[in-house]
Amino acid sequence: MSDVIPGLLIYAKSLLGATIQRDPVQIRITEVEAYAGPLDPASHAFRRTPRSEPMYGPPSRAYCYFTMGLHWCLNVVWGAEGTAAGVLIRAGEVVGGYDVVRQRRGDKISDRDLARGPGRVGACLAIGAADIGTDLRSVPGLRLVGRMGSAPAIESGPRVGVRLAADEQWRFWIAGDRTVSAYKRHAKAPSQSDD
DNA sequence: AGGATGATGAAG
DNA sequence: TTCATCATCCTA
Repeated sequence: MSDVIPGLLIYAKSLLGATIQRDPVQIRITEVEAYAGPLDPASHAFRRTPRSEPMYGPPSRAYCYFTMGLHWCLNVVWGAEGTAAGVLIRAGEVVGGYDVVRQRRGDKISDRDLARGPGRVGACLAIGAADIGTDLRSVPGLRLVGRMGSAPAIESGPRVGVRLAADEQWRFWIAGDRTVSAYKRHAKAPSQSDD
């Protein structure tokens, strides 16, 4: 049962260098985080609720959620139906549709920061409630396109801003990429050597 | 029914 | 470091 975790982590890493796109915007994924559903207290799907229901559905669908009254974030559901695991797209590099992204984000934000952070990824792609449950393999609309070419060098570390399971090294990024977001530990996360 | 709280981002 | 801002979930 707990065999899901190795597979999930491999999948999460495989997403680095892939692109998530909605014509004409294309984002090359540079940073992801894995969430292991009922096995993972940090996952929205730790409990099955109406919000987390899409995570319990089939893989390769979008799980999108609204947070802090402002931001939409995008996950790719992974694993057989009922597994409820997924990968959060945390950051990327805008490689297509630059003008449309600029139109959405204004001119104050730097190129580097355009999709640096999960809320910004959502803003670039205009993610919203309508995208929840979308099949990311279908050609029209929001779409995930696998990486071409060789695998990038990958680094890993703890996930950003989670209070529970704060020490799991389930965040992955492309080594040295400048669009990777900064690490911030949740203020209330128990310290690593806390009893 | 009501309150606490975010898988955040931007400003100061 | 503070705060905007609100859907969701927990508690009662």
